[in-house]
Amino acid sequence: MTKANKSKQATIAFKANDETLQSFLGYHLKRGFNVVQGDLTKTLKPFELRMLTYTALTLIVDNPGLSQSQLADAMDIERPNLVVIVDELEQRELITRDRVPTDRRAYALRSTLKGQHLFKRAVAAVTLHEQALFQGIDPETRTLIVSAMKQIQLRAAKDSR
Amino acid sequence: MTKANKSKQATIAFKANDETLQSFLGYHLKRGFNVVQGDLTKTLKPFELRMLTYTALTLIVDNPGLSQSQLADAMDIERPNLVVIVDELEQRELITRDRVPTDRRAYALRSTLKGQHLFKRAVAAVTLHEQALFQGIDPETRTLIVSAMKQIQLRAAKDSR
DNA sequence: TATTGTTATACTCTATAACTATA
DNA sequence: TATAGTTATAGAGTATAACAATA
Repeated sequence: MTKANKSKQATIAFKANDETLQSFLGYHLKRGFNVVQGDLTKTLKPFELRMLTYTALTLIVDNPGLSQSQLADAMDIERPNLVVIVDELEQRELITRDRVPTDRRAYALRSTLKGQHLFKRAVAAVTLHEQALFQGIDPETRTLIVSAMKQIQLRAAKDSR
Repeated sequence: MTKANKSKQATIAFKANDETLQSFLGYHLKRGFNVVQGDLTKTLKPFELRMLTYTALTLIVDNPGLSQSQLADAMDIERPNLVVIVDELEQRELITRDRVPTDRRAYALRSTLKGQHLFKRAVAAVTLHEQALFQGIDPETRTLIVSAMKQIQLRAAKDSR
């Protein structure tokens, strides 16, 4: 999103004296994610969705009946932060929130037809944009990246036991 | 950082009905980056550094004399947001801010000895932690990930022309 | 006129504590 | 007691507009 500075000669002065930075994985992941996130934001704007609402909708469409706790877990955010997201999707009538008969504390989240239709169009747009962004990166590398990201998560989960 | 929910049975209910999610690269990158960022935050805490201050320090140590504009550009953040970061590093006497004689609008940023020593210790810790996190992911894959992240950035820069 | 650094400000995302209603 | 969802709140990180000093 950071319109990669507008100054015409911003990329002048670096000596290739940056071994530390080059091997700093967090730095590269951050910059990469920034780009992906920025592209995603633009792509989702016509649908009035953000990354968070889009991700939530995706999970609800594909896993009808899941609870807010499960959704928060899948999205790696705290439950309090999910409330407004679910509120928004519900107000726009993209999803429904029904009490679970067997556990009246929990909500079963389900997408509406309207939600499914919007989702379908949004997915198409996102897929196209991600393809464009990752064009020139072969499918195997993409798979490698995804599985590396998953492995990192497993390791982190293990470490925090 | 999102202590991957504490509920003991959070990972119950998913049908493997999540093709859309599986192919959603932004989602995986976000989760992966979350883990890396969380680990980094913990690793840098003893040095009283955050990812942003650590990255700034890295760039200043390796590129003495660079300006705040150049630094903001390298860090992919807006100049106003860099000010407090540089303020913090200067107040802690990890860097100096000298007026550039040939262009008295700009500051030349340089690390102090104290900054270099702190940096050296921080880098060692970060390197160790990233190695642990990416353990099991072979070096070639790591290189692939980094170059993929760079390619994405080039594409984004091209698209915003 | 344009650029460097700055201030003020607002918005998004995130994290924690404390509450309610159900279990 | 413990869990699901909620409210309130605070803290990061980020983006924009407008300004002073300098080019």
